[in-house]
Amino acid sequence: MSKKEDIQHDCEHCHSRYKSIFCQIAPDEVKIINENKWCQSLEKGQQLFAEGAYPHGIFCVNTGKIKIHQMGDEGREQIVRFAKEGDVVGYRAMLAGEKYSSSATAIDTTSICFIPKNVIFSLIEKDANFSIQLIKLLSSNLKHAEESILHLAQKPVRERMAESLLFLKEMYGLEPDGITMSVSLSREEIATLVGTATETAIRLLSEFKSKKLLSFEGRKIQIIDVPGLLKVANIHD
Amino acid sequence: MSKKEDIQHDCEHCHSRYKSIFCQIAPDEVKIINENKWCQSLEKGQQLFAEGAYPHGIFCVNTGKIKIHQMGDEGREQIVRFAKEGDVVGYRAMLAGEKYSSSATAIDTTSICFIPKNVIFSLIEKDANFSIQLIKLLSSNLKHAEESILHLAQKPVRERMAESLLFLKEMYGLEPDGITMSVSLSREEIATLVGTATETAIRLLSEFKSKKLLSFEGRKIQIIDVPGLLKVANIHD
DNA sequence: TTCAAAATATGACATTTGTCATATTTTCAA
DNA sequence: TTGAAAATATGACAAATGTCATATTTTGAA
Repeated sequence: MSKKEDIQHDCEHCHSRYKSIFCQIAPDEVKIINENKWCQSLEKGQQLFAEGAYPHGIFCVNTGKIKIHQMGDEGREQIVRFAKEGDVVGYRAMLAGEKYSSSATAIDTTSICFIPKNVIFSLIEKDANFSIQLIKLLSSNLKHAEESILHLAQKPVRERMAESLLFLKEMYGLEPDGITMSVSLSREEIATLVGTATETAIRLLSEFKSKKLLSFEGRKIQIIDVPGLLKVANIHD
Repeated sequence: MSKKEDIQHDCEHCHSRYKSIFCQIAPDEVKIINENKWCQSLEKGQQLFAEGAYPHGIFCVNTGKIKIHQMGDEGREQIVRFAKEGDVVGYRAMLAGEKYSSSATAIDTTSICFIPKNVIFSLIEKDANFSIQLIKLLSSNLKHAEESILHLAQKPVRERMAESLLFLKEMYGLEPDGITMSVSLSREEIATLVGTATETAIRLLSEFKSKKLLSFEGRKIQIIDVPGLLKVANIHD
């Protein structure tokens, strides 16, 4: 499964651990994780796990970008979540003892570590604080999901598009130039995030470009007018 | 806050406890909860907590029905979840240490028990199994929320209406006659669950009635043709 | 480099869904 | 009981969004 070039990192000094749900665990627990984990590199477009499969552990994102997506009736993908450095993916299904209800795919070169199920559950047994971290993570995901429900049900596509672009800017940040979004998605992916047809997404991006809210060259999008986008997104205070 | 007629139940023999996240906790923990809890009755339409307020504990539904809803931009409500006997409400915000992101309102005569925050957190500290129950609950909510995202983004209103009616049937069941839905919602509430305009909801209900998928007398809805509704909802296997 | 496939873009149009107006029915407090 | 307010219902229409066709551009493998 893993390739020769996959580097096995050391959890003890892992930079992304400090940003993660593992930030507060005891040194000997870190050691156990380190001895049982497995690191892997993913290229852009490579799938980490697929809807319907059984989880055997969780994945920690070391570097890179991951999308969590589900398949709809007409074979149309829906992006429901993103992950970046310090985030954990594949834990919902594992914790619930269910099959994956979503798939995870790298949207950029990504390095992840796999931690087996039993290690996680014994950590839950031993460290109440870790449980609380997990609970807070799930709570945060649930809050965002319910906000998405509200917006999909009530906001028009134009508002959702502006909001999604601002969200991607917050989530993955900007390149050193200070205006280009670090994340690069196809028009179709943007459409499945916003919850609209690809053509509608393309038209709205063109409209935003002509209104000087943003500019783009292919998939590289520059955010030019944040207040303007906030206004289009109907976000105030 | 509480009224004279509120009966203080006994957790030890509580019938709804066995259906809840508290089903597996130790007898002495049950005793602690029993000594610290507070029971309250809610009439239909009464609010349990409001978006923006600070949580001080969680609510266990003893009997009755609760809707969890959020306010949208145009002052339009969106129902994001329901609760019934054995369910717990108000825990997401409390566990995350945040303000409520949703409100909770009784949609039927409801009896709830309030358990203070410190009791819950000390239970998490002491009982890893309880943490796992909470984690599974949050996971389940998250799964349903992400499914709603998929459906709101991709399914047409007609399909969502049929699906929502079937969902309500599953959630709250039927009256002794075997066809009338136990839950009674206004057309506006049904619309905010489905994510559509009230008029559209009314039209779809009329359409379903004329197609003999259901019948209704005011807010009492009878489910007549489940396979037919499944077909309209585009649900197979 | 070259070419086919995929992605992006745009117009024309159809469909879905929402909005507004208004009628009818129901509910509930006086 | 009665009447006003709220809820339900329905028509007419407008607006938003999706679909299909097709052109153009970009991408990536041979």
